[in-house]
Amino acid sequence: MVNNEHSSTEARILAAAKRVFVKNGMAGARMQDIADEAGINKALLHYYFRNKELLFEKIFLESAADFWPQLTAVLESDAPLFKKIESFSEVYIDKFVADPYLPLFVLSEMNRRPRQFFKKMFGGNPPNPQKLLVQIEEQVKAGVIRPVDPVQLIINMISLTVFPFVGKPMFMAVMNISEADFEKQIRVRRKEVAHFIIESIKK
Amino acid sequence: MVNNEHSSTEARILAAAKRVFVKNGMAGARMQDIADEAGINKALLHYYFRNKELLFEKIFLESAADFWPQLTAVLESDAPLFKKIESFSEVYIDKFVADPYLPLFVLSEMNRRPRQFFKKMFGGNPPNPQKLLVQIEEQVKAGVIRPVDPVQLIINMISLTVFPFVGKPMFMAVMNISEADFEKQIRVRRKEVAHFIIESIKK
DNA sequence: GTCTATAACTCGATAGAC
DNA sequence: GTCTATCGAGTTATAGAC
Repeated sequence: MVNNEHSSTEARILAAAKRVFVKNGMAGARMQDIADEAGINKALLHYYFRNKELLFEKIFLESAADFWPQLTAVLESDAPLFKKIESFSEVYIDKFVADPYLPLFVLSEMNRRPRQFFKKMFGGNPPNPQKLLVQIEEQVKAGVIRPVDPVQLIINMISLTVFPFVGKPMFMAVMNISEADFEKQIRVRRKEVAHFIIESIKK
Repeated sequence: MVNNEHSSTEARILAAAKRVFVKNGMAGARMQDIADEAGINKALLHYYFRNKELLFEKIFLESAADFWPQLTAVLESDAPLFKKIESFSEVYIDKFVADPYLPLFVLSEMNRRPRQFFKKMFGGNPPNPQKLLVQIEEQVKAGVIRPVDPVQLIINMISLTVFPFVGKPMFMAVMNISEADFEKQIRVRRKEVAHFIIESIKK
């Protein structure tokens, strides 16, 4: 029911703005496009959201808001390391399957204005991987996994889950695979990423 | 000598344009910014490069041009698989250490207009991983590495090498590391990425 | 709340002097 | 080759009727 002509005007604007911003970025998006996409006129956009900047922020924060609590839950959980690596990649991949354009959108804004990004997104309180870092060190000491730099391992975990979404056109072109095949590959990755990591670090 | 006030005007424009485009993307960059960055005025920009689009293309193609031959050389070489994985990650990381903002720039443009991107960048002739794909399959059959999907393995190789550059602000904020520490991590990765991959797939 | 019309502004591009 | 000045298209934002 959300996001069709029966939704409230405000909800339709937000849905339309999300599509347009996420496709074109802040600078590339035009208010006219958003209005057309929502089936209304520009004036009404300004009636609901004073200006483009405020609308952008709203979309931006909303798109990611539901993700951070999930990620934090994984990072803070008491699950054993291998299980945690599985949950980690599944949470990421599930989010981006639902919002495939979000990663590039976030990366672009984060790189353009890192300060403002982190302030607006987290208010100085980003997800904290401390517990996971310690857990990795412990498992190295306990001899369960080979000696690895915990920071490098976390960078690897994030890279393997996020990058395929931003590199999609490259993978499709270079490996000559269709959209459907790519989505199949992503579904496989949901489980296989953790397997790939664990195979690398287990003793 | 390149890129200071003693360089030729044309060279200074190109260097300035690169910085501005790469930071803000095509849509976000303004000719005024480029002129300021180059220490000249807008009119002169148009004197050297007829318009923004042509200037953008010039930067775009030039930035990546030296990379593809190197990558192709690795992909087509007769080196054994493990050696090839090492060369692969080293070629990527060396390029992006030299041009740290290039990955996000390329990913943004590639996602916004995939067709035009590949046409302009390669003229329909992108780097071909076929030989590497076959090589991976052979090593699986030969029992040198565990059974892996060759496509997934290549996605992993690229993800692990490229993503840290686009995720840099996130890693710095979340792991609470400085710019200098991040660069140290990247230098470590140059060797460790291949090690991480090989540990995962070797029997 | 929603619309039409238009003001105000940004930015790429050009004219023309030096 | 380089500059100042300005035009004109495209966009954000507002005024005001309904």
